[in-house]
Amino acid sequence: MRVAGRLTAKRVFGKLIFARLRDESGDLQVSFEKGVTESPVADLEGVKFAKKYLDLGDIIGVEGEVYRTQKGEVTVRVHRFQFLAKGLRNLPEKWHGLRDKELRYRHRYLDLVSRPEALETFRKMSEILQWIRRFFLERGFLEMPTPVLQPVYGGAFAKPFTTYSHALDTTLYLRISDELYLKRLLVGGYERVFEFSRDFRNEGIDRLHYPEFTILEAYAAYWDYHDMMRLIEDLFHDAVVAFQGSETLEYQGRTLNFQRPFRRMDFVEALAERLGFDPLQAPDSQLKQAAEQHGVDPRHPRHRLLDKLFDRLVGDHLQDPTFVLDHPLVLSPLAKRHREKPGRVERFELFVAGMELVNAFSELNDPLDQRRRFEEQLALRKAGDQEIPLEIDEDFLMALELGMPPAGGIGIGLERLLMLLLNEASIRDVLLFPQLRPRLEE
RNA sequence: GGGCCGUUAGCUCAGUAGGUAGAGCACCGGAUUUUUAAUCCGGGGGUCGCAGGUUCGAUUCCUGCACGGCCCA
Repeated sequence: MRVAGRLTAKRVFGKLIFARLRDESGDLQVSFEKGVTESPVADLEGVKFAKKYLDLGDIIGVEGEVYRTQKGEVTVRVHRFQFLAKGLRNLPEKWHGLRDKELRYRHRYLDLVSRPEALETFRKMSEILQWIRRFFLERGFLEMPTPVLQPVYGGAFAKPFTTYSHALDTTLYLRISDELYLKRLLVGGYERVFEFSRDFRNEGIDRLHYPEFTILEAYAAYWDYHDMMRLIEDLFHDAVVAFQGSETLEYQGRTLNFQRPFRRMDFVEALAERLGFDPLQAPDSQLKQAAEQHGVDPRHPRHRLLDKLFDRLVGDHLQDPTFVLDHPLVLSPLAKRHREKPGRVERFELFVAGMELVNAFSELNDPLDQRRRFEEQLALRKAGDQEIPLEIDEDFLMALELGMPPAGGIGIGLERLLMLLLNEASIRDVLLFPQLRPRLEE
């Protein structure tokens, strides 16, 4: 048989060598024997050549016969071999692998080469991505790529990365969201669309945040947020079953239960319960006082305080998957007004393990209301909220004016979902090549 | 932005109550025909993150900086 791989172990016994060859499928032992293994060169016997010139890290191809050693291990007795690539650098330590997180992040290839667990984690990541893609395709969603470079950024609260097109002689932004483009597709006539949207937000990095990340957005015409909740329940439940083999998931030492239905909780009621007063009726002074009391910066504008207080008092503590429902209108300029609760929208967020995993609405499709809400947002921006986009996307409003069917929409924090399914504590552990500060010597 | 911790050989880590450093793996040389982190003998390899300060002398003590990790904002 013929096989190729990287040499990851080499044990020399005089006229016999055992070596381990690793390829993507795993490890295979090969042996070089005097009188059997041909030398690639004329002036040095085969085993002597292998002893002298084969190093750990080299990639070689071998040809030989399969047998079992005295200890019973399946092994290829090498008749002929050749170098396919010479490794000029030492492999990390064979027993501990690469422990230094900085080196793992900066040189992921070293991490992958030296730790089979890392190779397995990212292989599984790829399978999860395909599984999710299939989940949407099977339900009639079309995958639609939309622009990463946008003339007006919108669809979320965030500071953008700004760039410039020489060809178009105009400023462009790396998208912070693809929401307003997928909605244009609903206007155009597609009823179910989705995109793995690589988004860019020029903000801090921590366990849960990274400037370049992925939101899986999906929109379905004639659905509302209740329909979307059922879809999300199915997605999370089925993903956990598919990749864990049960309805529970071990995450960072906790057992999370994904049995349906997930718990549901009203945003305002839950927050009121923890605060001891109604946050929507309360004067600013009372909210600021509560913020101070709970370690939230009270200088945030009122609408941000609501959001931050909720995360601090409620969201951070939600372990098993929980839908938080019906947010205050001011926090959600793209969501439809609630059909019963005044001052609220039809929206949900899914929290798991204290993380916000999903954000979803019954989408606002009233162009007049949308314009009014954008203008209110603009006023908040001018009052100092830097995370609100500076400009109104007039082209998007024009699309709405043409008529967008009522729709349900979701955004899933993809890396966070991967963190859950791969049991990783930090977003950087599910990113292949996370960016770090440049080192001076490099 | 703040707090704590870390940075010593290619990797994993010791260490020096201040006198310029060690181990294992890896690498080089030797022995070895059944190993599984093989073993045995020998060898080479370090601006001890960077810059100042204290000191006769700093990798070690102090300060600042850089990079990273964890936690907080």
